[in-house]
Amino acid sequence: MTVSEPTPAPDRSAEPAAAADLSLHAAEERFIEAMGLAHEEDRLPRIAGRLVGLLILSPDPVRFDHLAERLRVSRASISTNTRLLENMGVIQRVTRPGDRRDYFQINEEPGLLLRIADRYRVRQASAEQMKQALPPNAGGEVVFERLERLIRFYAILADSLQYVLAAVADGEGNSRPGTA
Amino acid sequence: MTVSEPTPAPDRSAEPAAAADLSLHAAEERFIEAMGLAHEEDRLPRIAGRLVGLLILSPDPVRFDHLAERLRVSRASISTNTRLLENMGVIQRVTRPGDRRDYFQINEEPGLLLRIADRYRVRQASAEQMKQALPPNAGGEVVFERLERLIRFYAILADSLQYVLAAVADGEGNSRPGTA
DNA sequence: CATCGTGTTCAGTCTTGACAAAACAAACCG
DNA sequence: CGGTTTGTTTTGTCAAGACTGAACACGATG
Repeated sequence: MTVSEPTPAPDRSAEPAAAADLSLHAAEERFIEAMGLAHEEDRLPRIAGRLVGLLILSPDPVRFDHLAERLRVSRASISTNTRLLENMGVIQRVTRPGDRRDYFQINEEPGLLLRIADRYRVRQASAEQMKQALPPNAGGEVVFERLERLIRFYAILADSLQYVLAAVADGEGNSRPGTA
Repeated sequence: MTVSEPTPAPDRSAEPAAAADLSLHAAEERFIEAMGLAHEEDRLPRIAGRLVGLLILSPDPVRFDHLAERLRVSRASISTNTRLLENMGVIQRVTRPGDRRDYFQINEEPGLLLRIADRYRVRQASAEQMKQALPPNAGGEVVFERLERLIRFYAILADSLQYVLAAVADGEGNSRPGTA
């Protein structure tokens, strides 16, 4: 979904200053790469992760071609991966009146989380289905109990994720869910 | 780590019965395949996932070569993947006195979870590092707050996972972490 | 010692997916 | 209209990794 932005605010995401900018830039590179790696672990293309990292660090929406330059990556890859992230709800495409270029900004996180929670619910369902099909006596109690534990595991995990979502949204510093 | 089993208990994991075994077998296949897919999403080889599925459904330890037959997969793959899962602490290798064959059983879950929690802690650290490097004024408050939210997010997520671990271990049916 | 049973390692094949370059499409501008 | 600018799609290349068959290691056994 594309967001329209009335204020044409000048793009100040270029270079903030030039003081001890050396270590800052280094830190940014590290962070961006780390996000690339992290997202790769989650089965997303590395470039998608780097995009997320870069956009987290950008206070204002970033122009399409800036993304390609900054990450030193082809425009084709930017196109593909921005669309991917956009569909996942991780970033937003921003347009401005009288400007036919596309800008992007992070979509303050969620979306992704709900998707993960869904994955766990699917697994939960699969285990439940198996439990149903189990003959009452055969196979032994062990398997039955195992499946019940597995189901509970997935259920709690999915619930926890939704809890996390809420907690982060609230901005609560409290990070011990059990002791509310 | 290999577990020794004093009781040479006959391997009754072969065929439990033969009644409405048709749909049971179908259900088992479905479940095993689902576990294969699920583990593939978590960046483990599909066969590893199928192994986990099969072992969850097996009340008794299963012989190495039975695994290969049942999953219709090469012994090489069984060897590789059992070792993988063994190292991860997901399954256990079982041996029996006077029997030089290897048997396997699931290791009632955990281990894997802690590993996931660790991943999130690494990401948390990475975001924290970035926050430190941020110049006090430049870039804008936005980025600073974003990073703080991200850090909190990963922290809570990791904590939640540990909570889940505890909850499943307890066997509590309660799946609403926030309302303890 | 030759052989068998059992599991591991190696080498090769095949699939998958990320990425880029180039062709393409569409809106705009002169 | 032709030529730009901006983003997308297509096509091809490359690398990673899953899986297999075959060779291997090694203990047990006649």
